[in-house]
Amino acid sequence: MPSAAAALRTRASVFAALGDETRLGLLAKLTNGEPLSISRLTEGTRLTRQAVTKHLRVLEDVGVVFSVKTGRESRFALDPRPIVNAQEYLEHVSRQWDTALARLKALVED
Amino acid sequence: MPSAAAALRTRASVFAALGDETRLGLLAKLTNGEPLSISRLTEGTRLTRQAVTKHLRVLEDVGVVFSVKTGRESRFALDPRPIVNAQEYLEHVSRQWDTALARLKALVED
DNA sequence: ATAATACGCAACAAAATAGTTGCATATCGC
DNA sequence: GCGATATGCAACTATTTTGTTGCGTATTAT
Repeated sequence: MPSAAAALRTRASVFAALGDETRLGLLAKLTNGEPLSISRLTEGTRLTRQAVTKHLRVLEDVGVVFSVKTGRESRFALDPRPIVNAQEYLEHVSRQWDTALARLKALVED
Repeated sequence: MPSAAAALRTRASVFAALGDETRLGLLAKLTNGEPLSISRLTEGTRLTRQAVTKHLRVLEDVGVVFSVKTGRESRFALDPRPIVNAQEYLEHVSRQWDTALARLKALVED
């Protein structure tokens, strides 16, 4: 069981990894399930292959993506688990806020 | 209707704003619905009030938080709408991935 | 075998971030 | 009015992030 502080740090790093236009674009390309090579993922961006590689490493470091080497190319695929985790967290926050607000409103109307 | 590129940029900046331990901590303090002053929000952190102010401004810039000045203090409250938006996006991504994977699996078993 | 493709590593530069400190201003309580 | 409290603004530093370029290595195709 990770400490609450470690969990917070992990969650923050996942959000940080998602907090970039280029990386969101890469994720979008991977949501169709098919693992793609770096060269393939570089197409359509205005970036160098190296830049894309760095972005992929950021995503990989937080577990949103993983790579499998096949021959001369390494293909990246999406792992939705951290994303689901982040999604549930946001859901939790907004729900928390909802009930808290209802409670405050009830307090005012009292 | 914002262009797809602008929407992507906006979404990325929301995630980026959430991608910081301190800011997630600030949000947590605000989920109880009660607007809190900067000094109040600084308590419990090891940061300067100025540092916290900067973090709040980051959150404010993406609309996750807004401030209301009352007397000498400015109180910050949470606006869950961008959070819900981000949450729905993540949900969309994982669902997209789910169906794509099922389709690929069916393709392989064919 | 050779050329083309796909990639990794390292060094570098520019820009953005995070944080502090110092100082000024406004407001509350007595 | 006066001290204490709450905040804003600006300058400055240090770190991290983003991106490029150059070079080397492995693998595929002809």
